Amino acid sequence: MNQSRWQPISPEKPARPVREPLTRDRIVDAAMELLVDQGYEAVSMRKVAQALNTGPASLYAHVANKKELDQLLVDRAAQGMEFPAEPDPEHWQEQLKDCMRSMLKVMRDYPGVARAAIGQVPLGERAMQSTEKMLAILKAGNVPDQAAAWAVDLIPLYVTATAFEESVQRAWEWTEDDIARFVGELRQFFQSLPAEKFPFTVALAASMTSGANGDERFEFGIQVITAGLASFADPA
Amino acid sequence: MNQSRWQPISPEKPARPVREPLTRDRIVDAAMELLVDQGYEAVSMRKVAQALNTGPASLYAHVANKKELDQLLVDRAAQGMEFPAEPDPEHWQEQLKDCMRSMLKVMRDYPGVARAAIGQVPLGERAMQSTEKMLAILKAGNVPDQAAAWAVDLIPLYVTATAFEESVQRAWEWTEDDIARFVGELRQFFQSLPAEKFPFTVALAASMTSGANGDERFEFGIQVITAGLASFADPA
DNA sequence: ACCTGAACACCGTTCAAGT
DNA sequence: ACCTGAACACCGTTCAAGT
Repeated sequence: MNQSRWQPISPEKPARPVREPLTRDRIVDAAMELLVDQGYEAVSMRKVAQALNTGPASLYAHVANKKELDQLLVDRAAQGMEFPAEPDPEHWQEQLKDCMRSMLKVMRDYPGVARAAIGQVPLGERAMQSTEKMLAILKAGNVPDQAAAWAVDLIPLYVTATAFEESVQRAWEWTEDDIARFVGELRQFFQSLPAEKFPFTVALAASMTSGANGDERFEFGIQVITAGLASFADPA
Repeated sequence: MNQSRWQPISPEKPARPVREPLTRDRIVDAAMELLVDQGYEAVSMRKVAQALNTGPASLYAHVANKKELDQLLVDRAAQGMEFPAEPDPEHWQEQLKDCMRSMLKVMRDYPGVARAAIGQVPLGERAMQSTEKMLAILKAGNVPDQAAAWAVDLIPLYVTATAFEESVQRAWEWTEDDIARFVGELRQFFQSLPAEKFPFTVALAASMTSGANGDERFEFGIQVITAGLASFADPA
């Protein structure tokens, strides 16, 4: 002890800030909670700061800006992604579809994360693992290099756009009934168009408004993409 | 004349507001000019009002809200869309691709309009004509009703997402050199990954970063979609 | 009916000042 | 080094008041 004299344990500053210090992780935690509870619009620097009992300026010591926070949210969500087992040349198309389903599931688990992810190259560790896995599956299916490389760009684009579209509806806070009513009105609108100018739209009105919950449409989309990629595959 | 006495031509109010009255069209004109000149971020109710020499509140007599203004911008842009000639069963795949190219061209002509269009069902007159045309082409190609109906949902989703991604880069105001440098760094990043964990990513680094200008990637995407849809076609 | 100024409740980001 | 209050330059929307 370099100080022999007894002294009180600094009673002058008893109310030392007990708050645990800010960290990137705590900021992302708080942002993620806001995202899940209140949607993407609620994730502002100010609201995140408020949730952490501080001011918005304090965040900038740990996060460069809002855009970086968005990327961190996407990375965090990507942690939840699951991959199929070893690439199997016999079932590569189904495996690829499983990857896409897994991507959509993650985005649905964190509603609104698609809004942060769209137009963003996914470069986090987990996202890169997903890319690697899909490349492996595509090569197991004899898809040529260039097609496989572009496919792993096309696939997240499609899945993210799908999730984004869903999140827009969610942001409107529509109930099942609201959606059903909207779909009904949309069908009526299509059917009410002049049949001379819009014969196919009128005839296919029912088909165009079916699968509104999104699952069937998504399954159709991933089937189209998978079949399209299969057309690029070299003969085995 | 119901007033016989001569009188000055109301000299009390000589500075009668010469400004032509606000209309929806003038508002959309001004918004479109902002969009083209300065990108989507510049299209705010306040900036549009300022361009029209008035206050933001004045717009609300003609436009319900920002979301409606966004829709009007999309409708306006859609006017520029061109369609192929009569659906030809022999060339339906190429015709469908032409539709997609035309959609992307329109969105590129109005950079940023994709940001207003994403997650929006296109219901304007011109957009409906585009849908009708694509349905006609798909049916000429013997694509079943349900597949054709979902296809005309999938196609705008893909094209809009592509244009959106491009507009994000544009918003960053990158030059050709910036893009080239970014692509180079990205390739180096892929190549520098541990080959044990990311063998395919390392091997395909060059392919993954090629086609950065977007045209080749887009051509690949519309080929995948078209071929995928063709796999649904009934035998003729 | 149309337009307006002013206000309300928000944004992201910066910066000098504190500890 | 980290945190803070206050400010700056923005948003969309509403509303009472004007013409």
